[in-house]
Amino acid sequence: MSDLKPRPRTRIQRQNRDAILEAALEVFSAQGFRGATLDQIAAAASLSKPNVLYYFASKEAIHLALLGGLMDSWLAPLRALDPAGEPLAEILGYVRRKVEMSRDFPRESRLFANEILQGAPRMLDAIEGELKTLVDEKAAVIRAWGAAGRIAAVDPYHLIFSIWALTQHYADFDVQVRAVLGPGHDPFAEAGQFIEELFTRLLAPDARAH
Amino acid sequence: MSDLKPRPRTRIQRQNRDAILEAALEVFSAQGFRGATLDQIAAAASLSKPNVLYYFASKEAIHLALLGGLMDSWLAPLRALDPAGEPLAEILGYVRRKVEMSRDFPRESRLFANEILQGAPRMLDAIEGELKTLVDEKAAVIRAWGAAGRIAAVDPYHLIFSIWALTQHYADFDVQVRAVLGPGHDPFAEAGQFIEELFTRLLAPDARAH
DNA sequence: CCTGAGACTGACCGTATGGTCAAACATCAA
DNA sequence: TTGATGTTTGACCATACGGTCAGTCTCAGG
Repeated sequence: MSDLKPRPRTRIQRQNRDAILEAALEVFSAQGFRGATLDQIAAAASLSKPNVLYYFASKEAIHLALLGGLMDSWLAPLRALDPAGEPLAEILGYVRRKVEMSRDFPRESRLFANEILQGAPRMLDAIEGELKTLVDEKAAVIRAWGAAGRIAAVDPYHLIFSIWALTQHYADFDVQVRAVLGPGHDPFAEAGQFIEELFTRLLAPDARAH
Repeated sequence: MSDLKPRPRTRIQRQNRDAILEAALEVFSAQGFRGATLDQIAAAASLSKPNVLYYFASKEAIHLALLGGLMDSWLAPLRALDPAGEPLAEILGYVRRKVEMSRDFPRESRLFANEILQGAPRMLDAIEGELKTLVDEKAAVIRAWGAAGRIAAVDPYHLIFSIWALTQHYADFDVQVRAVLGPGHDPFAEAGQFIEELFTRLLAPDARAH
């Protein structure tokens, strides 16, 4: 039952697979799937093109390997939202984790964005399955918090969407943000503060829903 | 001095140019620049490939024609924000216009998103010029409103970014939003309500900045 | 009905790109 | 040293794609 997914065995295999995935992340996230070429990936990984294809069956296989690893780490911050915790602190904690992910893994965010933009041809299953399930679960928790008056009663789905939108925007539209702000700014630090304040005011339990 | 930009003269030229741009918008927004092919565009426009190239010098020229027309219509909603108006109403009006744009022109939004994701290679000038200028101008207006206590004093740049992020998210990540919500929803209608409420609570002048 | 500018097309070209393969090379246990 | 296994590569292939061109067709104005 072990070794179902045959892991790379030798040291060289592990090294080269990692180098290829790292290079592919760089290239795919910047150029999109069709925009990226095997030559670019090979060059970025300091390998020859045939050698890249020795480790991965095809360009598509590399892309799938990246996307496969992505969904889990993407869901982790939401998964960590604790139904037993203090509502506002839990949601703000989620926000902070998402801001940190955008800051620390912008390439992954852009890879994801590229995929969804093209209609998620290789991720729809994961989105309709894993992701929807988790969101449904956490949305129920947030709704209960609202019903209990512990936070303002807002639509939990759109609350989650808005957290995604705001945090990922700073990774995906990085060039635009920096171009508009000009030099001398730390977009992610400012964004973190702004977004936390935004949700604090939105969710303050004394705010009455109409 | 007239006719600097030679407009299409004949009826056929106007028709076919429009058909090509419409088809190209469809294809570019769904596939990105490199993902799109002239054959796809030609097929979508019901023209032969050489005929498409009879109207536009190259694939790039079609793309540029689309992007060129885009920036103006993209800035219009912000441009309409009136410094002499009632602050909260002005900002909520801007929000509503952006939501409507996402709802009515999702392909344009995705075309824009694709471009920025790839580092805005063909739009950086417009972003650092036109767009930054306009944002600087309106940010000053909003900052003045905050300083005067007519709305909460929040960072105007990140306020604008957050409006962009929230509204465009529903166009750009449409498939994800619909997949998570499931059937029986009108994402844009719900988003409009949610986002307006969010900014209303954020900007309520009685909310004290710390 | 002519005619010429405008509109259109099939056939073609050069290059880029994903992928293959046979052979060479490296590594290491026996 | 040797053989076996794992690794690497240059040369090559088929296709897709952006773009060209010579020539044909269309149609509005005279």
